[in-house]
Amino acid sequence: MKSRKRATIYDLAKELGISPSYVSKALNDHPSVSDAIRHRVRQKAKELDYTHNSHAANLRRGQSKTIGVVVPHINQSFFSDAISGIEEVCFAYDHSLVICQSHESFDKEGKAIETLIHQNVDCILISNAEETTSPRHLHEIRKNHIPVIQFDRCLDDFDSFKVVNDNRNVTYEAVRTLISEGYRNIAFLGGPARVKTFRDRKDGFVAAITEAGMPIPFNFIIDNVLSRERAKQAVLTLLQLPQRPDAIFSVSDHQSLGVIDAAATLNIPVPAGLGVFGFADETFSQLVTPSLSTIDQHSIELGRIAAELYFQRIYRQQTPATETIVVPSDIIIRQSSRRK
Amino acid sequence: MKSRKRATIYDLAKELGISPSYVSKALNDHPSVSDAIRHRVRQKAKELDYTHNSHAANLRRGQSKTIGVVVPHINQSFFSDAISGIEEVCFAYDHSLVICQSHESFDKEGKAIETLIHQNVDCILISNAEETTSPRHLHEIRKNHIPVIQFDRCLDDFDSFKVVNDNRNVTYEAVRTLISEGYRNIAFLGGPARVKTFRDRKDGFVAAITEAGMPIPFNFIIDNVLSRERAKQAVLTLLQLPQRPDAIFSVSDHQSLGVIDAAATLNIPVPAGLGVFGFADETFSQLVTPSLSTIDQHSIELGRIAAELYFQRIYRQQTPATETIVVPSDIIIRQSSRRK
DNA sequence: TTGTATGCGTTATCAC
DNA sequence: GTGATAACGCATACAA
Repeated sequence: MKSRKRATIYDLAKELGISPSYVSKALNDHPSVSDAIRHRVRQKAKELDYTHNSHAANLRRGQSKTIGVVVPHINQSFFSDAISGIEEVCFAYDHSLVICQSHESFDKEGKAIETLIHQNVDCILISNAEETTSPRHLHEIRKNHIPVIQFDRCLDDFDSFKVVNDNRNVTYEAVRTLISEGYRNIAFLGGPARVKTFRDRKDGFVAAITEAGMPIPFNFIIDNVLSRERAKQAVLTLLQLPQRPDAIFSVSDHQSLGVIDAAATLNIPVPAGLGVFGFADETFSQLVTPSLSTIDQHSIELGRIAAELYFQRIYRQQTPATETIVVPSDIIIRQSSRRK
Repeated sequence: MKSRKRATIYDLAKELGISPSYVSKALNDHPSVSDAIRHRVRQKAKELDYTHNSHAANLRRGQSKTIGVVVPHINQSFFSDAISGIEEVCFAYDHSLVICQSHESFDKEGKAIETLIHQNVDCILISNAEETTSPRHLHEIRKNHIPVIQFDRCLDDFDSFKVVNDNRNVTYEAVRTLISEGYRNIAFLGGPARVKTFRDRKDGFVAAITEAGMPIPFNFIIDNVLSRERAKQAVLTLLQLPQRPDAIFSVSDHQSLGVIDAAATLNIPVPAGLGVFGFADETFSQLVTPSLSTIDQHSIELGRIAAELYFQRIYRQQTPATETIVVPSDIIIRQSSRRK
């Protein structure tokens, strides 16, 4: 690891016999620089292996051309897809992405945010941790004059741009398809009730049931069973009730797997004996037997939209607006909910 | 978005009536600072919402406490898992992660690397794009005195730390299990031959076949069919040969899905009529019917190891060593390859 | 079109 | 234990 230092604009200037500031302008395509000079400077830059030092420029400029992202887990398909979309847009605008995981912990989320603030990121895109109920960290961001964009998992009591699916409506529609298939005792498996995303899905469920003139099955509504295993346990109980549900809507495909597990354990055929509907359209959902009815959240697109929001609305227009963008989602009906 | 500027150590110094340099030392827990002062400084920092400016510090120090990662796609389970592992370790060492996708393109990979160099990242972890055959970009990194760690998809002709699975051996063992199940005409679906990872898997396949005293089925070895669809097409052809294969090893689970598709199309039962073996243990692999025999790459652990390599070997010891770390991988035998 | 001067916020060195 | 000073590399306002 040879330690000759990196060339700076000073080095270029000296070699070219012009001033450093002029070199800087040339490198930045400043209009007042002649083509000839610009060419010579670029030439020399190549020759000396000059590389721009972002830190110095950022310090000087007061902005970093860097966007921060905080998500619960990088390696969950919804989030990795969303990040992929965000990255795409940032790349197009020549910005970098710094990514942190909260691991669903409020404290880690706070540490991540702190890091991003120190880094002078120009904007923070965040999908809150399951544990997070307080907007304290988000206020911290704002106190540092950094714009915040929430996506998917948003906090009610913090105003900012929010990019979400139409969770309530799409759930409503999905449950209606269950009803139209003739299912009459539909149960609901939810997430932590403090996360609005999951509350909205529950609301959509309740609305569909109510509107169909059916009684709301309060004992069939189970919150906070996000994992496959917890869902399975909950459903095992439900299915052994004297009047058991004949269909189950759950807020994630992973839960739906648990539902299928439970049904298999009790020898209940899906979809004939039990309709199953999930959420997220994971890769595996079309592959399992029976294939899983679910909801496509368009997560890559959602990520793109969130990032574009920064570049189009905040960066360009300095709009500190508060607005909620709803990304459409599609119902995908497969075998698990079709018995007609 | 109120625009009062962020507090600096100067502001703290002024308010406290001490010098900025002393404040800096206090904040950095310099040994020669009295506890009393340190306490007062921290207090004041809270009071004024002081936040450390990493850019300034990085400029001054010449290092960024930031690690760069370049992968083909963030949203593929192997990579997102690996990144998750990397992030975990970086977080523990109080470093940030800047992540870029190459989208399998050599040019984008180059641009990503350029960005990371400009950011003064302290190390770059990279898994090369499918297109990449030249180590040109990697040399670019090294020219800037930034250490390189390759993982999974490594370039033969660039010496650096490399973290990989024992691709050859694990494939060898996997193919042996196919043989011991009585399969005798085994085909191989590979990736682009220029990527060593895939070449190694092919080598392992050939070794197992050879060692079993079977002739190498050259017409059964198909390179560069990484996607599900391309694998399906290739297998459709293979399966209609007069002497068709009775088992297929493929270098990814996605390909194995294509194999199952093809078998279904031709009404060939798996595993009775056709053994199938994949690679990567994707989430769906245990869920499909029949469940997929595959190889668990321990990708999160692989990411952790790669990152630790930086902190333990490069950061601490300034070792510019060249070494290949092999991360063990496990064979998982499920239904698709078991007919006894 | 070109150059000069200055400061971004921090930290390392050296002196007290 | 404490402080003055310079320097990191760049970009900008201003002067020429």
